[in-house]
Amino acid sequence: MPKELEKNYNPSEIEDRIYKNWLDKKYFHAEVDRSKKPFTIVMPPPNITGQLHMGHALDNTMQDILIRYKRMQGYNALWQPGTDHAAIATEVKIIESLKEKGIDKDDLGREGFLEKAWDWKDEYGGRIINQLKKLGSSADWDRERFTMDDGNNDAVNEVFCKLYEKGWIYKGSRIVNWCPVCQTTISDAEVEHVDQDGNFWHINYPIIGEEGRFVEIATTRPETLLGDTAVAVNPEDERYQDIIGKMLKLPLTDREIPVVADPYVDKEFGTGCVKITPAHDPNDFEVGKRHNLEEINIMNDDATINSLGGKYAGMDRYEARKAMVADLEAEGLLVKVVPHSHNVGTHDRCKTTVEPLIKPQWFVKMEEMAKPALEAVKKGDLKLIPERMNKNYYNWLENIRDWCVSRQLWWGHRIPAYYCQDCNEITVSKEAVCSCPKCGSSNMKQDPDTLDTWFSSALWPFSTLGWPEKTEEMDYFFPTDVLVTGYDIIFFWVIRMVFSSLEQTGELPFHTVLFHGLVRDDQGRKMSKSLGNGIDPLEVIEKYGADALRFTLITGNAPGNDMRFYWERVEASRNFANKVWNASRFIMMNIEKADVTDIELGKLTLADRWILSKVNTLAKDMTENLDKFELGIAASKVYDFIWEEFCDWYIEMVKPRLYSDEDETKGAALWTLKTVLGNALKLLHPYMPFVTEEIFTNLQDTEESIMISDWPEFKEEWNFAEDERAVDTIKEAVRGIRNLRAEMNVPNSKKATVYVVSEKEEVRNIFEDAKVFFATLGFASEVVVQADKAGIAEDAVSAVIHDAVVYMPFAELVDIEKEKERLAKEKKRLEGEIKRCNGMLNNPNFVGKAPEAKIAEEKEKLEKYTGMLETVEERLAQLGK
RNA sequence: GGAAUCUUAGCUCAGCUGGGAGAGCAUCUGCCUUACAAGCAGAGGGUCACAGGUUCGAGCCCUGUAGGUUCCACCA
Repeated sequence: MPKELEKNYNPSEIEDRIYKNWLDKKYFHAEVDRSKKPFTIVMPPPNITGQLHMGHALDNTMQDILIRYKRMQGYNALWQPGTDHAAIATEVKIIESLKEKGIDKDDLGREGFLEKAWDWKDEYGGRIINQLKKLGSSADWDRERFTMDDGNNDAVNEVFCKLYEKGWIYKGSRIVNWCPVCQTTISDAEVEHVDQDGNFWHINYPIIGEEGRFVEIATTRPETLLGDTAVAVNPEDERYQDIIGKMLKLPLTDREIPVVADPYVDKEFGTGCVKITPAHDPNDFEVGKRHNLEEINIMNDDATINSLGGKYAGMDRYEARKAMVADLEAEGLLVKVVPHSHNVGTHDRCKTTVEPLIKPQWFVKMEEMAKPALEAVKKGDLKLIPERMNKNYYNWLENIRDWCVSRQLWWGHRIPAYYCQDCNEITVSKEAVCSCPKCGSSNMKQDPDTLDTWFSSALWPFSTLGWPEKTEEMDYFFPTDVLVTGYDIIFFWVIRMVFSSLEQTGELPFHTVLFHGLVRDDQGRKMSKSLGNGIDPLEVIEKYGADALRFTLITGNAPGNDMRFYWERVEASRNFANKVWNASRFIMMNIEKADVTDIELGKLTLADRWILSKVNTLAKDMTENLDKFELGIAASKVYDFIWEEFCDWYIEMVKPRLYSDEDETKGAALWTLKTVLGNALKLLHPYMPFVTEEIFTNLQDTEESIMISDWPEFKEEWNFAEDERAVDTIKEAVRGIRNLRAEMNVPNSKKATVYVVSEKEEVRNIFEDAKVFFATLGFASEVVVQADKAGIAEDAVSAVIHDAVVYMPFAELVDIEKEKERLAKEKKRLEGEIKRCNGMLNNPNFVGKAPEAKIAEEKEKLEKYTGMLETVEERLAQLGK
C-alpha cells in the first residue's frame, strides 16, 4: 500500500536517495542495441577547473529534459558526458595556485608542471561532475570522457596529421595576437574588443633634405615608432603627392624610412599619413608585405622593449610610451595630443591588451572546410534554433580567417611535429619520430607548443564515441541528434565541430543546435565573480530543490534569449512542486481506503471523461512542443493542466463522490484520479524528475521507476471532445455563481438553492449530470434544473451564461440596485461583443475574403451573445418595476 | 561602420503559420471549505515604443523614427 506522505514536499531528503537508486539501477547507461532507435546528445564538456554556475544548470537541464523525454518514448537514449582540459584557463589557475605556494612554473619544468596539472585534474575534475548530478542529470556517467584521455589524444593526433598531409595545416610566420601576461598566442575569437580612452599623439617626422619640413602622423601607440619602417599616404591624396618616395628621419632613432603610397590609408582620417609598423600591427603587416618593408620586432614576449629599442630597451610598453612622448616633446617633434577613444583588443580571459606580434605558429587553413559547413545550414541539413542564429553563423564563416591553433602552453595536446636539429626538416607524425626521415639524424626535437583547447573540443561528438577507431558506438550513436549550448560559443565551438565532423567523418555531428541565452542577475547584469552577483545553483537546490531550479530555468523564456534570475520565481516553482505533492497525497490517502480496480470507460462520469480527455490532449500538445524543442511552452502547459484543470477543478468536482461510500461512481473516480495523475506525472517528469519519481513509485506501489515508464501517447478512445465542451458550460456557470457570491458578499458558509433554467433539453441534461459536483463548487445546498422560471423569486440574483441562466434567491441579502448595476454592466459588455461581430459580418470584404470557418465562428458567436443579451434585458425589465 | 535583437499589466517575461491581449510575482477583497495558507475564491490593471504602409482584419508582415541590449569589424 502507498506510504503516508509528509504534508510539505521536502526535496533535500529525497533527491539524493532517488538519484542513487537511478545510478544503482543503471538507468542512465546506454548500450548499442540495434532493436531500438538511438537518440544521442553529447554534453558540452565543462571545464575541469569549473564550478557549477547557472549557465551549466540551464544547459544541462535542457539536455536532461530532452534525453528523459526521448528515453521514455522508447529511444535508446545516450547522453554522453565528459570534461574539458580547458588549456589556458586551467594553466593560468594552476600557475596562480603554485605562486601562492611560492613555486615558479619554470622551476618545475615541463614534466613537473604537467604532473601538478594532472594532480589538479584528479582533485577538481570530479567536482563539477558531482555538481551536475545534483541537478538530476541522467547522463551516462559510465562513459565519462576527458579531452586529454588516450582516445581523445589519438583523435587529435589523427586529425592534425591528416590535415597536415592535405596541406590544410601549415606553419607560418604571421601576425598573431599575443598575450604578454599569459605568454601565448590566442586566436581571433579569443580577442575581445573593448573601448578605451586614449590619445592621438601627433608627431612630426622630418623630411630628409628639406630642412624644416615635416610629415605629421597621428598614432595611438607612439612606442611602436621604434619599429616603423615606412610612412604611408593614400596614392590619390593630393596633399602628399610630392613626398611619395622621399625619405624621412625616424625620430628618436637614427634610421631613415620611406614614404610609400597605399590605398589602405584613409585620406579623411587623422592627418592622412600613417606610420607603418609591420611587426606590430596586422594592417601594417599587410602594407609591409605589399611594399617589401622590413619587419622590425621591437618587443619581448612580456611586452617590454627589446634590445632594438635603444635607450628604451627593457622598459614596459607603457613606460616606454611615456618616456618617448617626453623625449619627442623635448625635441619639439610632438605637435599635439588629442584625447581619443578607441577599440583595443584584449585577451578575453585575463583582459590584458593584446600585442600583435610576428611569430611562427601553426595554422589551420579554413577556406575549404568553411564551404560545406556553410552549405549545411543554407540547405537546411543543420537547423539552428532560433533561426536568427543562421546570420551569425554565415557571417562568421564567410569572413573566416585561418585558425591559429598553436599555443605556447604546457597543458594541452602537444603538437605532433618533430624538428631535425641537423637539417631543419619538419616531420608530422602520430608516433614519436626518433630519426629524421631526410638526413637520418637522431637529433630530433618535438615542437614545444600545444594546441588550442578548441581543437580537441571540435572533435568531441565523435572522439567520445571512439573515433578514429571504427567502434560499434560510432556506427550506432553517431551522428548525434541535438546539441544544446549557449549562443556565446557558436564561433568557438559549434562551427568548429561542424566543419571538423564534415571533414573527418563526412557527416554532420548533429542535425539540430538548440541555443539558450545567458542567465543574468535580477538587474540584467551578467553574473560574474568580479561583481560578486553570481548565484550558486547548489545553494538554490539546497533551499528549494533541484526540481524547482530546473523548472524556473525552463519556463517563461524563449530559445536564445537571455533570462533574469529571480528568487521569487524559484519560490513559485517550489510551490508548484508542493502542489503536485499535495494533490498526490490527497489521491493516495483516498486510494489507501479503497481498492482501485480497472474501470470500463463506459462507467466514467462526465467529469471523469472530461479530465481524461484533457490529459490526453495535453500529452499530444506537449509531444508536439517537445518535438519542436519548445521546452518552455510544454512546461507551462503541464503546469496549467495540473494546477488549474486537475487540482482546482477536477479534484474539487470529485470530492463528494469520494466522501460517500454509497456512491456507485466512486470506483470510477478513484481510477480516474490515479490514471490522470500517473499520466500527468509522466508528462512532468522530464522537468521535475525527483518529485515525480517519489510520487510515482508510491502511487504505483512498485519499484519501477517513472523514468523508464512509457511517455503518454494520444489515445483516440480517451478523446471526449463533447464532454470537454459540456464541462466548459458547467465551469462557466460555477464561475457565475462564485462571482455573484463575491460581489454580494455572501459567505461560503451561507448555502442557497441554485436554479438552472434552460429551454434546451441537452443543456438541462448536462446540468443534471453535473449536479453532484456543481453543488459543491458553487456552494449550493441544492441544485434544481428546470425549463422555465416557475417558482423562482423575482428578485433572485442571476448569472446569464450561454444557453442557460443560473438563479440564486438570496432574498434577504440582495441589494436590488447593485444587481441592476451588475446587469447593466453585463449588458454593456454583450452589446460590445455583438457590435464587434456585426462589424465583421456586415463588412462585405470580410464575408467575401475571410475563410469559411472564421465566418461561421463569428456567426455562432453573434447568435450566442444575442441570446444572452435578450435574457439580460428581460431580467432588467423585471427588476425595473 | 555592419548586423542581430528587444520595446506588451506596477515588475519580469510568454504570445506558434496575421482572426476576440496571457502567465508568474506584486496590488485589492473575501475565506483556517477535512490535499495544499508554499493554499482557495474573486477583482482591478495594457492606445502591445512612435509614425506610416500592406490586409476584410496587424502585438505579429513591410518601411521609417526613437531608445535599450548584444555580436561582428583593422580605421592608424
